[in-house]
Amino acid sequence: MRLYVERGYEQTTVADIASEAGLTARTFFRHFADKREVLFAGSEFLRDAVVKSLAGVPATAEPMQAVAVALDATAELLGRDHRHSRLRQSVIMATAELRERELIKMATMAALMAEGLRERGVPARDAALAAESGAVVLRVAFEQWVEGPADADLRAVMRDTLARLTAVTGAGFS
Amino acid sequence: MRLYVERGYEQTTVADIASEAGLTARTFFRHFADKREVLFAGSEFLRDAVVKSLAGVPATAEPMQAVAVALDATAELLGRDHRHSRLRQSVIMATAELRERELIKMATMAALMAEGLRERGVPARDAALAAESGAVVLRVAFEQWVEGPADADLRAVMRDTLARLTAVTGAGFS
DNA sequence: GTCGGTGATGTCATCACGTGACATCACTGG
DNA sequence: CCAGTGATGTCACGTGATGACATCACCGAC
Repeated sequence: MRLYVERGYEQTTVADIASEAGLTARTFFRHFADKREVLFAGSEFLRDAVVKSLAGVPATAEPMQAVAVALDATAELLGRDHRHSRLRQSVIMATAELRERELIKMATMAALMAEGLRERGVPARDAALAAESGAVVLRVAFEQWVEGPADADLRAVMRDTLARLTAVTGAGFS
Repeated sequence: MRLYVERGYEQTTVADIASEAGLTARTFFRHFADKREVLFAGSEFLRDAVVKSLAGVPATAEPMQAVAVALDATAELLGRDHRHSRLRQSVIMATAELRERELIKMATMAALMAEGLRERGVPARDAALAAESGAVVLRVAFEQWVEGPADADLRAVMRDTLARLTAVTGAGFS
């Protein structure tokens, strides 16, 4: 992370990182699948939290309500370290390669949410739409939170954003 | 495309592609930024169409209405060659690397739509939400269309999907 | 018709990413 | 104390990607 911030992601070689840690490049690749992954390790926790929180919602709830609960859970985890989040976000946004990885992680989370919803009896397309919408809210809210003051509450931002999504997608379709 | 289908994306080297075309790898990289890009060349047309169609919508329309128009325009272009779309989609979905690229192309389109909306006076967050929701509809609808019969109309699928999105995101938030 | 520029291509060298195979060494349970 | 296990190193290699320079065909100006 320090190296990525100092010289930029592309200017940092794996050999740099490894030797900074007193290791060899080969060892780096034993711990991280590729050069990008080092910034995304730990996202399994997030995915687990989403899946688990989704499983805890009563099956009678509307799909989007279930997604809202899952979003609350992710906000809980994601909203802990504002400083770190901001730094990480700035590195990721500066590099297309990293944005790609970020997007596919999001998509993976969305796919998991959709699967969770389908298991609860939600039709496939509705499940996909609800889950992807959840991912949209997560992205937009997180971005706003990261740019804002350090003491803001990510969960509150999420809830606001979700409300706005409902308003925006509803407007003109009554 | 043929090589990607025959042996898979990762098993196809740039040298393979180039020599198949009677050229060298160096020349390949003069035409395509990287090995993936060969599958995504031409997406500028799509982006242009979105931007242009968005510009044509009266400024009084609701943001999501404007997005709907843009979706119609993309469906027009995207829905022309079902066979090709299906083949391309199967290659992309089979490889994480290609899915990543696909996602960032989508995200770029969404960012353009959001910018277009902001220029029309839509607040930044609403613009982002509407545009990203549009991208969600596009993805979900396209997937469904690609898997379905060859004579289905992508525009119709899009409109259905958009309606479902409104229903799903609205349910439980009245 | 030739000259000179321009664009597309080839050749060569070079890096960085990523992986397989094998060796080494520290630690740990029996 | 020994055998096994896991983390690391070393080496070799294929592939993706880029810079520098050469070549060649084509085309307009004179």
